[in-house]
Amino acid sequence: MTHSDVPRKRTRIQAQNEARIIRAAMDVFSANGYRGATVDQIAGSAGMSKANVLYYFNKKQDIYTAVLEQTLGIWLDPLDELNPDGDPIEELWKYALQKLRFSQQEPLASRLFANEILQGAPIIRPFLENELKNLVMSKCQIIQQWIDHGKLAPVSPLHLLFFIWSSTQHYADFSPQINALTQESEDELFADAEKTLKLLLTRGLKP
Amino acid sequence: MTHSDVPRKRTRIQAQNEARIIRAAMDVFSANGYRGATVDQIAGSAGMSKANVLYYFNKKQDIYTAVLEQTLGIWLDPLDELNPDGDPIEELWKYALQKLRFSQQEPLASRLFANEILQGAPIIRPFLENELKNLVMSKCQIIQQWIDHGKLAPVSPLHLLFFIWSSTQHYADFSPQINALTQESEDELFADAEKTLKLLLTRGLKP
DNA sequence: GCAATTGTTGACCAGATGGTCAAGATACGA
DNA sequence: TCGTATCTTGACCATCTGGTCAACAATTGC
Repeated sequence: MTHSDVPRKRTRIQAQNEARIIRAAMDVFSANGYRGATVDQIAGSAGMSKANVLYYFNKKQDIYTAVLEQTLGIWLDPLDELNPDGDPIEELWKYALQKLRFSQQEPLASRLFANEILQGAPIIRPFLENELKNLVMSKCQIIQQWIDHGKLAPVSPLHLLFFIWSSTQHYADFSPQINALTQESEDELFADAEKTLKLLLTRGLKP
Repeated sequence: MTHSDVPRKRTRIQAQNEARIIRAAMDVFSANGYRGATVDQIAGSAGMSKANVLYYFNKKQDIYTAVLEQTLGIWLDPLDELNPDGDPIEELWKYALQKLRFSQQEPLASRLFANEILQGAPIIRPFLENELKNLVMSKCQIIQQWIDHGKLAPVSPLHLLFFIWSSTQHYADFSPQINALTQESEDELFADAEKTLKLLLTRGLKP
């Protein structure tokens, strides 16, 4: 340590390996939950030794936190786009459709969240109580105004969001059950889901 | 072993302790998932020694299976009551309401299932593929007939069931998230959920 | 009352798992 | 090229956890 003890800059190898570990950890955590995942599995899936994984992330929980944080943004972004000046039903359907697409394209992220919340949200509780809550409250005001202006059926805005979240995430989180009950291909499945959800939402929300 | 080696009958103590263990195991498994639960926790929660728990259930997995099996029936019963001769929307709403009530009154059972399915449904897959699938298929036919007779909006029956399941179970499975986003009392919460869900379903399904 | 069966548990074992460490391999700046 | 900082890993350790067992307690049928 000749010139400084400022935080040393991130090596290319560092960035590369941390990304590899996080990608592998997403697979393992989303499939097995926090307790069910082992550092050895993550290392194997990332193609390196357990000791090396723990060289980049000191503790197992640090890996878990990193994986969660990396996907938190994806949660907020689509909701943030809800446009108060657009057509209410169109805006809400656009949001629901985005969530449904997300369930199809990123099922691992959805299952990671589901696992975390089922275990009581020990890590992301602050996120839920702050960032998410603030965003949700502001968006609920928009929805409430739509209702007050007679542009939307008089639903509870918060529970409307719950309905959108649950019915879309269901396709990622409960896929084993869904696959046991249908022979549709994945594309057909999501096409039918989209059609039915659109019908329920657009008709149900009409003022 | 003097007279027989037929299966000896269940003692009163046996039945009593097995029930106590299953009740405790429901708490522990639903809160921590299969891997996250320990036999010691279950024993502690049941007020007996780990060795004694394993005297009644030879393996940890046997406890888990017993807990699951005991609650499988609850899954089928309400759906089975769907009456083809009743008013379609009324029948479907009655079913949804029953599921919502179940989420409020038996959240542990709901979370137990969610955990099991998130882990790939290793134990209850046969149940999903047989009992549940048969019942669902027969009920989907009823719904399809309602649609064919113009008594219901043209939704996909299977996906309609998915929506009912997801939006009601959500209140049990994601309660940490829900509690982070609202200050409502539990009763208010479920009253609002009921109102919003009823509005969306009854309006959305009108032909 | 008294065997025989059933119930109960502390002590113990084996394997899994998170985490450490020292020692060697590799990359990188001067 | 050389020296330093970074990277990598096998070996190891402590703890946790599912499961066993022998010994003792309680119950029950006769």
